[in-house]
Amino acid sequence: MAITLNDVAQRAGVSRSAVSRTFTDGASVSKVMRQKVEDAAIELGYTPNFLARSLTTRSTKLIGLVSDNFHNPIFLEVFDQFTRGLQDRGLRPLLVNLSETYQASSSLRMLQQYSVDGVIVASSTLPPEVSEAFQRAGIPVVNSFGRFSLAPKVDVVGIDDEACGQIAAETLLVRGYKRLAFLGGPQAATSTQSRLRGFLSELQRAGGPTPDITFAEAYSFEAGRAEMQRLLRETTPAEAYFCGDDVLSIGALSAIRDHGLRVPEDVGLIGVNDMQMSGWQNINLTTIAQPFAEIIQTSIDVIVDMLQAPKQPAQARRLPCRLVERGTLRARP
Amino acid sequence: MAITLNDVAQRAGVSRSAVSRTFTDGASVSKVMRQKVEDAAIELGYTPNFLARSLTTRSTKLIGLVSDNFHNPIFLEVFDQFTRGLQDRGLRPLLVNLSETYQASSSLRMLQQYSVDGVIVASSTLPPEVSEAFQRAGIPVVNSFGRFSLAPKVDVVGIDDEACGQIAAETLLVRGYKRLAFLGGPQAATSTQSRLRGFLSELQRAGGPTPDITFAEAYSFEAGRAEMQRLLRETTPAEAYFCGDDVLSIGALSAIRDHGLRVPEDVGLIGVNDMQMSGWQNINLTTIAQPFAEIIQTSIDVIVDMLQAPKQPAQARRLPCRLVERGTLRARP
DNA sequence: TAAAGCTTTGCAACCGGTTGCAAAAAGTTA
DNA sequence: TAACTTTTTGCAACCGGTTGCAAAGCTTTA
Repeated sequence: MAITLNDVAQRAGVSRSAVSRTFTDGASVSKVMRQKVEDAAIELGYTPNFLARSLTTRSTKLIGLVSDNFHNPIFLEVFDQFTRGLQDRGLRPLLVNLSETYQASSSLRMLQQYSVDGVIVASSTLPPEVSEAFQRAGIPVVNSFGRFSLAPKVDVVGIDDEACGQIAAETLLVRGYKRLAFLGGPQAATSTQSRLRGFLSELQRAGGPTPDITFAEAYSFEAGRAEMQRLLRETTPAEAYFCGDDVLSIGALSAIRDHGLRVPEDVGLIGVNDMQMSGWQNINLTTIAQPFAEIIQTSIDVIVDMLQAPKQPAQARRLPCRLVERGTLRARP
Repeated sequence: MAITLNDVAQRAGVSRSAVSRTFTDGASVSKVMRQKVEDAAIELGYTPNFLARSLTTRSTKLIGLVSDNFHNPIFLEVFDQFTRGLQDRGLRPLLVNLSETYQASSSLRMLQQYSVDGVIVASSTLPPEVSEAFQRAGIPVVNSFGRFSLAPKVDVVGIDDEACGQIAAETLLVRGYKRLAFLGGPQAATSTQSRLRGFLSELQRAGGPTPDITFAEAYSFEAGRAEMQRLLRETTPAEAYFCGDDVLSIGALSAIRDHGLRVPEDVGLIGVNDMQMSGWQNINLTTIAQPFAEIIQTSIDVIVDMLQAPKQPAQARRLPCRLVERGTLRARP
């Protein structure tokens, strides 16, 4: 069915090697040879088979893109940028959706079978062991949106979650908020833990108040809404909440408004992420932006570097967050 | 570096074929042979190379998942379900993000080079030529969310956009709305055209009013908001709008509220899609649900069937939509 | 126990490419 | 024009598997 290198060689009346060489950059082919081969190839509509080639070159240009965050709207933007970035560099994303029914261990075996050149684990919730398993199998791996560590086993690119908590604390203090609260994502999530740590340490440093602390079940609208409903029912609301992430904030926001309170007049709210939706005028969420584009670009750069020169010591990169002021916190006095 | 079938054969003291056969279902291997090989394989940590195998079996289990809808939040749900569904059947999604910089034609060549077993074009906006190009190249292809046609060249799975327009018309009429308007997606989008056709024909059939007709620039929040702002500035608002899709509706909704009008008291609104976000309590959009799960499941079934028995005549499948009543239309009188 | 039938195994060719090596061709220099 | 370089080319082995075929091994039957 498909046209192979043999067909082209025969048509052009040359050896198989000659055909192979015209389609390999840097190989030695004379002008007239190349012309003959290219003519035959065009006539037959030949395209080299990448997978057959990969057998000898040991490079498939396949990158496993592994994630379990298919429910947080921000990840559509993440996948968009990852796929474009990889495509721009001639790499192909093999998408893996981890879930209860599809475990990390099967994904490792699968990606090994497909000889991927590298793996990007894009998740803020998967434990570091997932990335480490790929590394132990000898596959270059980078963990995007992972937890910072001083001595990481695998390369990590993410934000400085503690700094993020500090920014939240500063921002709330500077606006004169007194009764503060932390409404985190899942208590087990390392991102939540680090943000809380930064939040508390900055409050303490600045002589601020001790906040109330609670956690939502997930980084999701429903979880944020449910937890805020519980808080409004069982406690007197704080003046301002630092929420785990944007989608959770939006859930909390809906609960606050349903409860008859105004934002930002009665209650203030600040999230983390700055997804597109947070800028929509009917949401208009004040938030701390993650530099998604830079995180993704850096992750791709890191993996590309590893393909060329493996075995650098692993490194954790922390990229800075920044405050995005919108309408869910009152202005500074 | 990696363990190959040769290594295992040597270790187990058997032929290469024997090893190959123990890892091919349906091949003839004796119990003791299988045991020997499996022991050696485990000792060495061997996994067969799928790509090498694909050379002779002519099946890579790779499916190109081609889309250009990386901005509509609904597509995160779509990708989630597609990747899970494919994984469940042992297929691997090779994700392709079409954009200005990455054209359909290069994606065709690329997917050919990777010998994908099939392609799913998941897009409501790409022209049918994109899918047809894959078909001409001899690659099994199905177009999900594509336009219905009585004599389609490629298999299509989608909703009945005309019926969708009819449902919208019925729904609005039954609630006693008199001054109606259609606020579509891009005028060139076939989905918008068909929905409009169904909307108009049902209004006419039922002796309803003739609606105002305008189009937003895209299926997006910004476009929906901008167009609705223009309408509110330049026209007297209709009593109810049938909007191109949910994200566009949400944009329109924000413009209406900013303009000081109440929904549904002053203005009614009905969308299409029923994405998760539309059910959030702070949005609570009345909409016409697309059966995403069924469309995706059917698309996968179709492609799987084609892998086994190619060359059935192409067929367009229309799956039914259904009304989801929430808070942006007034109750029936 | 020999003949017949079935199962298991290894050989060797093949899938569609790449590449080291040596021979052939072309280009330089004297 | 001969001797020497350099470039181009084809041969053959290889990448990591699969598979048709025939020989070998094992059962069954007479």
